[in-house]
Amino acid sequence: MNPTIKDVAQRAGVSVGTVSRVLAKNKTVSEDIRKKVEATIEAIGYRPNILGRSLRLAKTDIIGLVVPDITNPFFAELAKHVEMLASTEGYSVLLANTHDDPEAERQQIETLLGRLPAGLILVPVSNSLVDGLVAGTRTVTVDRPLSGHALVAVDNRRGGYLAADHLLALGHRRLGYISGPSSTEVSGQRRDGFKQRLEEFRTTHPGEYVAPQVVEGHFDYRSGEELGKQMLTQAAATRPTAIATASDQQAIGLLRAAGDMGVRVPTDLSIVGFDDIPLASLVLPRLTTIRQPIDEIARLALNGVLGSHALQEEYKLQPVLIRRGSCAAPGTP
Amino acid sequence: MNPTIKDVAQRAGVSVGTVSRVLAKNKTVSEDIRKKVEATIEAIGYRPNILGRSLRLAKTDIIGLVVPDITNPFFAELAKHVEMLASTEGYSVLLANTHDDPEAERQQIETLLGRLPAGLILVPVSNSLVDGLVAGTRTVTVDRPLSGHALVAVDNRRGGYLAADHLLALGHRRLGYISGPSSTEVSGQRRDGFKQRLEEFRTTHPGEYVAPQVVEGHFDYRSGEELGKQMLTQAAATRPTAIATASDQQAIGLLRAAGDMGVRVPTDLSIVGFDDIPLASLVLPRLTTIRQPIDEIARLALNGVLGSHALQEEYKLQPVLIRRGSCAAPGTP
DNA sequence: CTGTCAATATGAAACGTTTCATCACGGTGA
DNA sequence: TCACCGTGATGAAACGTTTCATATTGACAG
Repeated sequence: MNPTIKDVAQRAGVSVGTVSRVLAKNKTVSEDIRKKVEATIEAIGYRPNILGRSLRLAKTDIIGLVVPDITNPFFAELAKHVEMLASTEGYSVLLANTHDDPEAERQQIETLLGRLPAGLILVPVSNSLVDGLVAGTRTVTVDRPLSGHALVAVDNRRGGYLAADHLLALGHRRLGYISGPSSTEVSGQRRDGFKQRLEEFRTTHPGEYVAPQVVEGHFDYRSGEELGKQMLTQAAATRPTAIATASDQQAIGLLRAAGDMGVRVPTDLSIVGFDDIPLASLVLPRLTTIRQPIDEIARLALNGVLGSHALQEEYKLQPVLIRRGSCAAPGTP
Repeated sequence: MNPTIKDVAQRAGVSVGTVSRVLAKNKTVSEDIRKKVEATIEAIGYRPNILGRSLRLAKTDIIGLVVPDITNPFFAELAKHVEMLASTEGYSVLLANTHDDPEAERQQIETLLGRLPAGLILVPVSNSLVDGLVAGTRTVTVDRPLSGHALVAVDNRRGGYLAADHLLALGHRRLGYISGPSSTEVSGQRRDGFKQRLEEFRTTHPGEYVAPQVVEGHFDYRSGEELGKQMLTQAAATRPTAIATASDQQAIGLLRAAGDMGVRVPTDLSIVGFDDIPLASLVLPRLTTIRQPIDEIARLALNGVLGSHALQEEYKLQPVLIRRGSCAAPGTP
């Protein structure tokens, strides 16, 4: 098979320990021996066996990435960034989907932990702690909190707040909100931020305040379409002139529903999404949305997992409003 | 740390070899000893250390998945299916992106091979064989061929053929085609299939034949939008009444360009995509497209990699035309 | 009683590393 | 000259498995 460290040692006329120290770079080894060993390594094309190393060190250079569904553009983007960063550091990424199923999640995490990863980046779907998750491996959760673990996430409340603020500033008063499932904290936070801005508006402009219409669904395209359709079938006089959503996917579904029903965007309806997935700037009209800095999220999560310093409890990032074509003052032609 | 096989052996009063044979299930071990060992395993919560096993067997239960870009919905879908199937078989999936960069690809494959995966599923971007790729690990390529390796892919030529056929049947005569990069074989095949159908039409309807306008770009949204814009700026009398693309992403970009330019779909322009990504049925209008059976592709690729039987040279799957709203007879209101 | 055979269990080697306690070897100060 | 030190190199142990060549039985035929 492949040449081993023993082959190198033998051929270079040194001991295996010495070769190992050459590979470790940082140790005391004389210049000429180092040269000779390196030459030999080059000559026979030796590549250290990761398994041997991992067994000895009881630790691999693999990072577990557990997401609900890699098909979701947000998680795909996350995975891409995590993988890119990890690979420049010499780590590989093990991918697992949970499909929003707590049992599947438990199962996936369990087998992942069995592989002794260097760290775990987790987008949790449930609060079911896995045995030994707390102990052992460095774990960072992303997007959704899991009690007792470091969290990297955008300030969701602020995101919802920004969306409402933008729509109010444009002159909209009858607002709608399509929320994510209430089982997730993110949904609640985004929605609460949205409502909070409205409450503030209520106190500053008591006469103009209209209670928002809030509905709840999943984060996916379909939910946005169905709930949107349902919301838009109201009489034009009572239906919202602007709707904010908890995800870009919902927003795009909503866009679709509006199109199907002859509701023009942004003339008859303004829409603001959440996430700023790549597609957001490619739909028609381009989607005004609340951007999550995914690259930053990935960077922080990876640093948290690989870094030597203790984990902070929470890394909260600031979302930013991206103005595109799906919002306008009500009635703008 | 965790209990080892030695702990089990000691506590159950047998040798480690015996415990190992109990774990392997299939060997000769007396009933009562088996029971006792299993009870002990249960009692102390023993979990075999994968690293030890892997080292001994010189083989892991990891499957490498190398794709150009996990952000591409087609590959995300592929990854999802591969991961789902793999995890039911007890395998994990290591994800790597190449970003269409041959050097990155070489690098990624190299480090992946260093991990001694049970198999490799590869969507190659170049023909640069990696040393030892041929030997050693079972490898299946998907979507794009790599000389000397098994390929699982849709019949791309037939896909292009179907697109042209559909458009001709609807009555379109001035056709456009947005191709993928000519550096990939898939692009060529799809385009050739498209052209082939037109050639056939030329022989059967010599008077009606019009040479198609073919342009070339990347597979992404942007390319579709830019090339589409360029194609649609022609006078209405000469511009295509229907355009087929080499990917749904291009088609969606094209949809966007058409919208920006006031070209109505499908009234003024019919569009047929390729792949049938989830989004295809969510854009407005819904995209008529050539579906690739990704679940089948994933299944075959995984079987090829894990199966014991010898690899076939090629597994060619049939694409199917999915009729949705983006195509109509020319001039349909 | 002895030799053979089948059925099971055992012990040790091997997989490829890293690390740690030693050891060899000059050089230095007394 | 000798004891001591520091610098580098060595050898072996250890990580947790699997597997293979033996060893231990008991049964049974001769």
